[in-house]
Order: sequence, then structure tokens, then C-alpha cells
Amino acid sequence: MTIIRDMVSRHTDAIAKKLRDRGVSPTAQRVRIAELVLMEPNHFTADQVFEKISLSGGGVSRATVYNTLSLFLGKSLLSEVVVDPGKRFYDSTTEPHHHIYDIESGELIDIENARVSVSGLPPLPEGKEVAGINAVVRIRTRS
Amino acid sequence: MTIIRDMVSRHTDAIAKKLRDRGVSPTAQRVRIAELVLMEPNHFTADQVFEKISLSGGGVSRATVYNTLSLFLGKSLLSEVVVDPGKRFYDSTTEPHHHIYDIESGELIDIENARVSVSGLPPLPEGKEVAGINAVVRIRTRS
DNA sequence: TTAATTGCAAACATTTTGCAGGTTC
DNA sequence: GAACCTGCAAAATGTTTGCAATTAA
Repeated sequence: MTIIRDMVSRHTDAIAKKLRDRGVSPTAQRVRIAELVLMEPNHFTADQVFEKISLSGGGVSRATVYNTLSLFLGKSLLSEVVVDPGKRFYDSTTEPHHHIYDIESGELIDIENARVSVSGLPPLPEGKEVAGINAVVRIRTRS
Repeated sequence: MTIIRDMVSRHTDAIAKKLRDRGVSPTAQRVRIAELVLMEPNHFTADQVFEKISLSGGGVSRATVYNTLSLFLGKSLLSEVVVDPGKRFYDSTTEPHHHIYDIESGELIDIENARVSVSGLPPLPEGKEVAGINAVVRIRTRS
């Protein structure tokens, strides 16, 4: 028992540290959310996170899930994937990369940035800089 | 006057033909919307189209604008641009191409497909095919 | 002990839908 | 006159916000 408790505690400490390193105070709710979204590569919406938490005991309100994911995004703990108007996807991978999006199932697959080359961009408007480049490959069942 | 009426009529006929060619019966409302969105390269949301029509006399309901743009999209008279979760942009250019998106102003700029090369895609899941490839270059004011 | 955080419910923005009335062929 | 189309208002969807209560530093 002591061993397991130590493991859990180390795990929680690692998450708390990750949050603190980005200037986010590690409240119980935030640690709970971070466990689900920061520990392994994943794509998800706020509602999916809320559902998952609710099914496993709850303890975090919907508003807090929305606000916390938005906070994590602002602190670069998460990135955003825009593939569907009307749904906000988050991505636990924050390095720039691209996506394959299954328009039938909604599944997202990462594509390493290095694999894809985007060349030949036209000149940008005066005084503007590139904030990011994202390619989305939409796929469907072969007809 | 006769000359002007003929021009107007020819213009309307051209639009009506464009719709009929895609199996869309050219009702008054659809022609009205098509005039605004199909005749020159443009990016817009349904609400922007509704606003524009309302300011110039009205005569088309919001629901009809939404439904009609969605219909045009289904008939490949328009394409869709996904750059902002929560807003659905349409594009009067239906040939595949990419976009520059100004995240501050919301402005969209087309990039010819030929200019950009996207190479090195990973293998797709079994039984899947590519439905489309879209790159978005997000820009902002240089800091 | 004071500033930050949470939860609830209400508000919000955008889009879709049910259905009665109108239009088209 | 059968099928199609429109408009209204209501519903649905996804997200944000105001504010009182709670918690953390």
C-alpha cells in the first residue's frame, strides 16, 4: 500500500510541477484534468473531457473544464486543432504538426511536421508574420 | 431602359442557368443569394450574407440563407473553409486551394493550390481515401 | 486574509429543425 | 395537386460569463 501511495503521489507531483512550471497553480480540478489530457498524446473536446471525468466520479464542473482547457491552451500546455466548425479540438502535442482528419468518424491522426513540406507561400501582407501553418488531410471511406 | 432591363435579365438568366446546371431550381431567394456569393471570388459566413441582403431590401429569411448556402455547398457551387471553430466560412472558389488567415482581422486570402506542395504524407488507414488537403497559414501583426 | 478559483445557471453565438403557409411545374 | 421551398419561432449545440461560495497561498 505504501508503495502504491508513493507512486500515486509521485505521479501527482509530476503533474503539479508541470503546471507550476507554466505559472498555473495546481488545484485539485486542474490536476484531475491534466491527468487526462497532458500525460499522453491525445485529441479531445472539452465536452469529452467533462464526460470522462463525470463517468469516473465527477468532481469538476463543465465550466471549469472549459475554462481550464482554455487556460492550458493559453499557457501552451495544449494546442488547438481546427478541423470542424462548431467543435473545438485540443491536442496534447504542442510541437507544430499536421493532421489527418477522418470526416466520418471524427478521428484525428498526427502527422509529424518534418514529413510534410509546405513551400511556395505568397508574400504576406505588409507588417504581418506567420503565426502557424497547419495542413489538414481530410479522409473518408474509399468509395 | 430596355437595354438595362435586358442586361439585368441576362445576368439573372446566367445565374439561373448556373443553378439549374447543378440541379438546383432557381427560386427568387436562391438567385438573390447566388448573385452575392457566386459571381466573384469571396469568403463569407451565412450571417454576413443575411446581413448584406437585409441591408439591401431584405426578402430572404435567415433560415433560408443558412439552408441555401448549405445546399450550394452540397452541390459544389461553394466550398467550405475551416479556420475558426464556431464560425462556418464559405468560399466562392471551388477549385482546391489553400488559405492565409489573419487571426486578428478574420480576413482570408486564397493561395493557389499549385504554389504549395504538400509532400510526404504517411500511409492512410486501410480502406480510406483522401477527400481533400487544406493548408492554413495563420498570420498576425509582426510583434 | 485576500486574491484566485470553482460551480451553477443563465446568457450567448451560431446553426438546425418542425411545421404551417406558399410556390412551382 | 404533389412535390418542393420558405419563413418563423423554437430547439439544439457548443461555449462563455456573472456572481456567490469556496479554497489556496
